[in-house]
Amino acid sequence: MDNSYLLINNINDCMMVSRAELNKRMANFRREIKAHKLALTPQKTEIFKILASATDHPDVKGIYTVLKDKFPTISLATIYKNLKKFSKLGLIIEIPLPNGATHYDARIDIHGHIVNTSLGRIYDSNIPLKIQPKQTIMGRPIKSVHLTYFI
Amino acid sequence: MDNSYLLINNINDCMMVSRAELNKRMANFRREIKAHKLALTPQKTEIFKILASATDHPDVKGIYTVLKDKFPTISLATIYKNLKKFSKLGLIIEIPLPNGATHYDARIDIHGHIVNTSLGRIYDSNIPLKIQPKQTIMGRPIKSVHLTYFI
DNA sequence: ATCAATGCAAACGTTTTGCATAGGT
DNA sequence: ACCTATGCAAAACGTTTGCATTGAT
Repeated sequence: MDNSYLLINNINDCMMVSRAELNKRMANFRREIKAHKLALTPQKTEIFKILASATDHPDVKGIYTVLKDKFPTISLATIYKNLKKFSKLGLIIEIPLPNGATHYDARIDIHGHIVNTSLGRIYDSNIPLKIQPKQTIMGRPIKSVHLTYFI
Repeated sequence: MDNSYLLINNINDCMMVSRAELNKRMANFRREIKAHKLALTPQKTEIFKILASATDHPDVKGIYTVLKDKFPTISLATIYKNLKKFSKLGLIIEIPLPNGATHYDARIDIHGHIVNTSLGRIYDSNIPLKIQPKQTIMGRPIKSVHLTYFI
């Protein structure tokens, strides 16, 4: 019985995050942080903003490099700790790769990733996905769906 | 335009690998190893056989624990080196996880994985997937497709 | 005989942790 | 004032590498 289809279309190479989308992400971020009574520090905000405005799915080193300008003393530990929190709050998605560091994505609607292993680049794939008929598996809600194409 | 569907069906909890399927995997394994002029050592064979007969997607430590009986001096390095080779030959799939070690799967047809993060368990999902209309992305062939549900 | 594989130890890169200080609410 | 966050250093963890020896072909 073959009633499932996965159509690959609309690969997004160099998309940009629109001003409207960025604002939406930042507002959502602030709301969630406050809802969980966490401190809205400049570091937290800037770490999230980098991800929220990025389409290249940076890893911790990439974020660190950008942040050193604004926060010369920022540490990797701070970035790791915050990303873990964001992930638990569902604000970002972790993309673990077979070779090397985990990458991160602030786009949280269900979408695919295209991993070019030789270049070490990750692209978004605008595949509209429907999860049907279940929203739960084995009685548990689906936290996130990761679809990755290795090319 | 919403022309893509992902139907979630047939979750496989405690499937077993049939004798026939295991034989097929082992034959394919030996053929590929010989085709690439690699040495068919007992360690190589047993490492692959563990994966080929498993449905629980073990990590390196899991494989190591099982192998210590048969090869008391086997090292993690040997397992890592062989798994990397198997992966490059397309004999197995690497499943990197957000927290902790990479897991491995000798089932290489396109299928989904269900990761129960709180239990640390990985199940196969028998979702029949068709990749249409493309078999390439950005001019490159698709090496592998990973579909993971985090629950 | 040749070339690859093993096993050990050391090195490496990524991520986490402990703790004192600083800072947000 | 309280409680969380930061930043530093150290530790932990997973994985890779170098190398001498062993083993498969």
